[in-house]
Amino acid sequence: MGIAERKERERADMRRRIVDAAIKMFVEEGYEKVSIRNIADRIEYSPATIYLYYKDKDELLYDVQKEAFLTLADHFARNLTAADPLERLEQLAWAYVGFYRENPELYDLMFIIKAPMNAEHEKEKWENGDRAYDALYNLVAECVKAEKIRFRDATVAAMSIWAFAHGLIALDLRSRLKVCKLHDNELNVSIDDSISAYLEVIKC
Amino acid sequence: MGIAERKERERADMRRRIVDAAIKMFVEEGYEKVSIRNIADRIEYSPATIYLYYKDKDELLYDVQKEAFLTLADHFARNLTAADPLERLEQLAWAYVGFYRENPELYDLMFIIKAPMNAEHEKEKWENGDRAYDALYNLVAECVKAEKIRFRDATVAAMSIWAFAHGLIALDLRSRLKVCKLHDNELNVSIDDSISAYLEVIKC
DNA sequence: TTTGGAAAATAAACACCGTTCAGTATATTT
DNA sequence: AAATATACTGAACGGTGTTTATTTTCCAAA
Repeated sequence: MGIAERKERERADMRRRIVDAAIKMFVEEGYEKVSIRNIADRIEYSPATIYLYYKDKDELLYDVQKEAFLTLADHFARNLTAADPLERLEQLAWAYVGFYRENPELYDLMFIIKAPMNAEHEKEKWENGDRAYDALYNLVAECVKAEKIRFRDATVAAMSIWAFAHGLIALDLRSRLKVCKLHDNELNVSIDDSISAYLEVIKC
Repeated sequence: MGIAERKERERADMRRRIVDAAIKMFVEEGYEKVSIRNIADRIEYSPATIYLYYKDKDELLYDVQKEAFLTLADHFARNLTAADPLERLEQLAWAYVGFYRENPELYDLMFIIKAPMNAEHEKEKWENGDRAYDALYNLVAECVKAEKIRFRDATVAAMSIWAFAHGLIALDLRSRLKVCKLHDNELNVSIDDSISAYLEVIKC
């Protein structure tokens, strides 16, 4: 009886169609400007249909985040090539900011937007971010162990490094960095300079 | 002719009433859950009346931000007491995170929420944040000049330090830090540890 | 092959939202 | 007292996320 399987497949396909449309539209127009009705229009279904596949907008955003984290993981995989842990940590930092520059809207909905931390899955754990953090933590722990960076505790070190990169990006994304007195278009330069300076500062 | 003056005064009073109600409600229920209609209810006026005093919700939020920055300035004034610049920089860091802990919802609408960067005032400058940043910059510049911190460039240093503190706070506010493996309620401790560690790391 | 029932899709509605506008009530000037 | 300017509001517009009752489509047994 292959019908049940086909139904299941069709259900998965439909969720794919919805998520794909959502991602494209979020990236194109920004999360806040895209409504369930817009997404429904795009895939040529009624808005109510989306609710047969996702219980609410939060659950949909959760799946979109999942997709975005795959993109991030891929980005890391392509850029973390060095053998030396400190070198790899530097590559990680640059890859992180590079991902943001290529996908600012994705970064926003992964790390800054309030939703969907209300969603069922999110109450206690944060599976989507979990793996990415593990990669950072392990790398940082290696650096701490080898005394390559001026941190004693790996947890504190990982948290700090992430916070620093995230802070720069979050301020940039909300145009807060423009208060820093800069000529012309030095903003990107200064972000890069800040990261360079930070990496120098934390080195042993 | 005191009528014009009285009218002007009444207009200012009304704006105050609106802003005061807005702040209270934003703090109590969170910015996103408070509508113009709610605010109007609270001050016992019609929603349309608010639009006689503020052209849109963005402009209202701008005034709320202005108020929040006064609170922040006051918080700094009460905590930045040391004569030594490095010591004062440390006080600044702790005061910044202290302000966040006392007013998380205010912090959110000052630095994280997307609006009201669309508002007229915000196109080029960011007056509200400007002064606070100046205070940070001048202090950091002093530290750089006196070679108290391991940064060469004051702009990069100020940006970095702000980004670090903001990053920690922003991640905490979105519950992203819970991926860091911690027992029980070590989160606040770890944030404090991260700041302590950071301050140690940047010292000369 | 037709029919009955399950499954999928939808139209329409609900309760909100930010915002605008026509119209009313109040205050000021003439 | 009449005319005018000011302050305010009820109702509406076009949008939102979401739910419900209804219709359409599909599959299995008679």
